[in-house]
Amino acid sequence: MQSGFAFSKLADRLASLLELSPADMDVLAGMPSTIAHHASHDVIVHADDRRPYCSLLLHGYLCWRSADSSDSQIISIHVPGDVPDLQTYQKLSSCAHLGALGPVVVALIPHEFLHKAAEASPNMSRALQTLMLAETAVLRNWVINLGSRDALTRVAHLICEIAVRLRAVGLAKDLRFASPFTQADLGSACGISPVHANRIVQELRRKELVHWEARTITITDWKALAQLARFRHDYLWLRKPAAVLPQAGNPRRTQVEFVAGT
Amino acid sequence: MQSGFAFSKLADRLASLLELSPADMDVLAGMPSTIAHHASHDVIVHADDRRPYCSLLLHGYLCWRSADSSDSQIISIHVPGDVPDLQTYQKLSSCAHLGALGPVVVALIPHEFLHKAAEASPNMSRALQTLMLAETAVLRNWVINLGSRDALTRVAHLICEIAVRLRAVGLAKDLRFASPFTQADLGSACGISPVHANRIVQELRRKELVHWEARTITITDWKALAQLARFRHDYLWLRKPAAVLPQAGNPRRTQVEFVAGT
DNA sequence: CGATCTGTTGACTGTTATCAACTCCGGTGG
DNA sequence: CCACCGGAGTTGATAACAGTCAACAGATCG
Repeated sequence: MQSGFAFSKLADRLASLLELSPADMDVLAGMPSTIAHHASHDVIVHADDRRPYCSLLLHGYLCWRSADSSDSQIISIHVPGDVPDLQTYQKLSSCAHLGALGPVVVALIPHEFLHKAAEASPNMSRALQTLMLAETAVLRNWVINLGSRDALTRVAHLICEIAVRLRAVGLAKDLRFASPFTQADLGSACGISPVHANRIVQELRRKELVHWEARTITITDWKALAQLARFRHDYLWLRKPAAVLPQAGNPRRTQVEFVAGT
Repeated sequence: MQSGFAFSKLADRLASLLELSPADMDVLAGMPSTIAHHASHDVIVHADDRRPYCSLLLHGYLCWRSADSSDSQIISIHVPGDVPDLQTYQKLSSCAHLGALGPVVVALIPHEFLHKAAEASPNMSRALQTLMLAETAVLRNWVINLGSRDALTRVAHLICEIAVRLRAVGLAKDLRFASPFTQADLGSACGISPVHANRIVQELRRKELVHWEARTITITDWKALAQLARFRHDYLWLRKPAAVLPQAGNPRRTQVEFVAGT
């Protein structure tokens, strides 16, 4: 894991949202970072931690979980290129903790660097703010997902979302990606019980939309899965949605077809 | 409605999150704004609108609703002092529309003013960012609410949240506040059907926790309601939670009691 | 090689959605 | 003044959905 790797992961993610100037790239190239490895289910950031750096995810998945004793609802899932605790560079975090879903590699970026970069360049400030807003946009969609869809649609939608977010940073190009999280984790993210999550996964397999074996998910019928999930990639604010999903077909037509068939 | 009214509503809201310097107040006092009135269920901002100003809510309630044809899930509810479309000053909005819940009064603030204020003062920039992060924090809590609680708890939690957010800007001091939204709206916000929403409201009445009559909600037993909802005010990031809810009792003790009783 | 975690299955229970009908209320027009 | 209308709230019956419990199989890991 070279030191330039962290820089390029963040640059790729920012570039998926907006255009970066060569000057911005130069600033990012000077980013100091410390690489840290964590095992599955490790807690990276506790609810009341006040650390002087943010965590740029380089490999694996991270998630925020509510810290309530009774449940452990997953609030958000993050893919490489995300900075799940970016908000801590302005404000301390909420009453949740950041945990690993499977083994992860993160790069720790000092808050000081982010502050300086934002102050030095309005464009850099805007880029960081856009990154935060993009995560908020995902969060809004989770509210829609949990509030208005049934279990099958929720799970299908989550799988679509992860696939597209991975593709936005150059991963999962063949709609196949590692899924180190358990079916219980899937249930926590979708607000359903572990047993029901299992049955939903089986249903997706039976419909031949998704293969989920050996800690790997393969989307075998993207068009049908996206249609079932009512998935629209525009909420992710990606600059090149067409390039991200070449085989998705015409989204408008798909949408209309689905509504008509309901 | 005087022109200084808009300024003071925003100042109150920002002051509920962080300390404002006299210099910041001076900047805010120079805020240009246009007052606009809207009737219930009016759409203030459409999904694809690109307006050169943000909407500061002065009176009433606004909500973001998903624009999907089938459902109209409410994604977030806003109270006076909020700027629901603050993100548009950096980035365009998601595929949802901003609508009125009951009659509302908003102040339109030009993006240009916000940009200039943020560039002129790092403290002002930080204040606006904190305002956005506070709304994100509310959103995270909605995910928890929808994902891990049953209908009764969800509704109770929403009522608690609205009450505390109103109190943070000096409203609902006696835990009584206008509720121009219908029970169907309540259902959309909590992810339940209108019929079920009605039954939940009746249950809250029967338990003598809440009065909901004549478009007005009165919380008659705050302690019991907050306990039922597992409500913790800390996620709202308010500076003075103790002053906001004097009669809430010791939250830690309440929490433990509830968990033990489950 | 046993211990533990994950996935899987069946039976049963509980919550919530749906449908339909009805009341109540405020407004509107004859 | 009254008849009418539409929206909101209310109620009961029924069905769909998801949770819980319990048991077991398979994988993984020390």
